[in-house]
Amino acid sequence: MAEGVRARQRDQTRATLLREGRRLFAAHGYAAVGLAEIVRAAGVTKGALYHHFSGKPDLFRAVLGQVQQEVADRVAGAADRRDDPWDRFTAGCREFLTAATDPDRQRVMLVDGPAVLGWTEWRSLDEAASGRHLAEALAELVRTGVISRQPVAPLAHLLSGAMNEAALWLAGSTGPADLADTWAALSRMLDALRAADPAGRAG
Amino acid sequence: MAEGVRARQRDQTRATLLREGRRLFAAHGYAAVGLAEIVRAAGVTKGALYHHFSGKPDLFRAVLGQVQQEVADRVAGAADRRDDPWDRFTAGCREFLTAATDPDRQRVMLVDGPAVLGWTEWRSLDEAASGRHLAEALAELVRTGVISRQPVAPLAHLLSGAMNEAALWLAGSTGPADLADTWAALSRMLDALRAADPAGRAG
DNA sequence: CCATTGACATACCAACGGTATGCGAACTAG
DNA sequence: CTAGTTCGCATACCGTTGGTATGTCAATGG
Repeated sequence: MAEGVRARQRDQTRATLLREGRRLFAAHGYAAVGLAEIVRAAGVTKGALYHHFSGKPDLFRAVLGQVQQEVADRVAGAADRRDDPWDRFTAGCREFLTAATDPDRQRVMLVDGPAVLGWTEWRSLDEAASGRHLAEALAELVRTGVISRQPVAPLAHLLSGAMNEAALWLAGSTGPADLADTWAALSRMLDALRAADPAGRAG
Repeated sequence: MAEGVRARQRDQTRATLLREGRRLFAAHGYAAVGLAEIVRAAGVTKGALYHHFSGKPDLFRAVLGQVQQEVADRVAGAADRRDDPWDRFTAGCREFLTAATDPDRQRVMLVDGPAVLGWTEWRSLDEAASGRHLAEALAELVRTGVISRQPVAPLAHLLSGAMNEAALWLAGSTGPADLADTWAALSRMLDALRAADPAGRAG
């Protein structure tokens, strides 16, 4: 990519728009940020913005995709550093908890995301990013008999929601032990998944 | 309340505004509904709306409070129908799951709520309504030694988030067994709370 | 019966997201 | 090298929106 003067300038303008849009959305929320403010921060005009994106929601969609990708990469990275399926699962959960607590991602990913794009599209995007790793990890745990045979979709949603809300709370909490306590509670929940498997440990 | 002609008219106007606002917010989402549409549906003008509420967010806040109160009442009602602390807890969770799945409450309470008012205020309002019952139920379970001694706040957030996300998913899901599967998975999670208590069963 | 207040209606405004058009520099065909 | 085309924006403009300032008239209370 970026062959020629024009293409390079184009990529840079788009990147600047994304960067400033993300910064402002994360800091003040989607509704409180006007397009005028974004293009002013980026040093361009609304013409440039509407040349790269179809509108304000589309810019937000691009920002959200970027944020989700970062989180997904960190989760996948943490998981791939382990071999045992159970370790991969728990390490991914733990990494998600810390990655989603980042205030630069929090608001865009967990608060404005569902409201701006609608819950359905937000869920679909989340599923395509980090949510996919969670479902796959659970599926493998079921397949290898580590946890009992059961539908993974409800489980994935329950765990995803739990971690999302926990991350939201942790970001604004003041207690220094809150992260440790939350992880302890979540860890007990996860452990219960395999502990409560009296029967079939065979694939 | 409602003594005198003027006071009665006032209450009725406010109630109509709340009813139509809630209907439209629930159906199309906060951002997609204009004040003009609301006051037209209510048969009044913007002057009336701004006489009763300080603005669009304030009207939404009133609608959210109403929705949260309904859910909290159903949760408390289901819990009060039992005696055993554990039964009260699980019955409340189950009732919340179905009450929050109602499409008339869903969007206002779980999607637009945090985005419009900010997560902090939303959490505070939720805590004052149904969230309080959850925290109290958990506290009692800890106090009576049914579940192990641990900080209840992280646990409450994890469970609250799990149920919120599950309700969101259930509202748009098509599978007839999804509700049963979700409750089964959540039920296992809850059971694990008391099962994973090897030591202190004394207060 | 009159002054006051409360519950609105009316008229208006700035700001917003979005669109239509203009324009010059970068590419491309000959 | 050059003419023509396209691309990447800038400029100017528009309808709608949330919000405000002011007017109005009936209910209230003394």
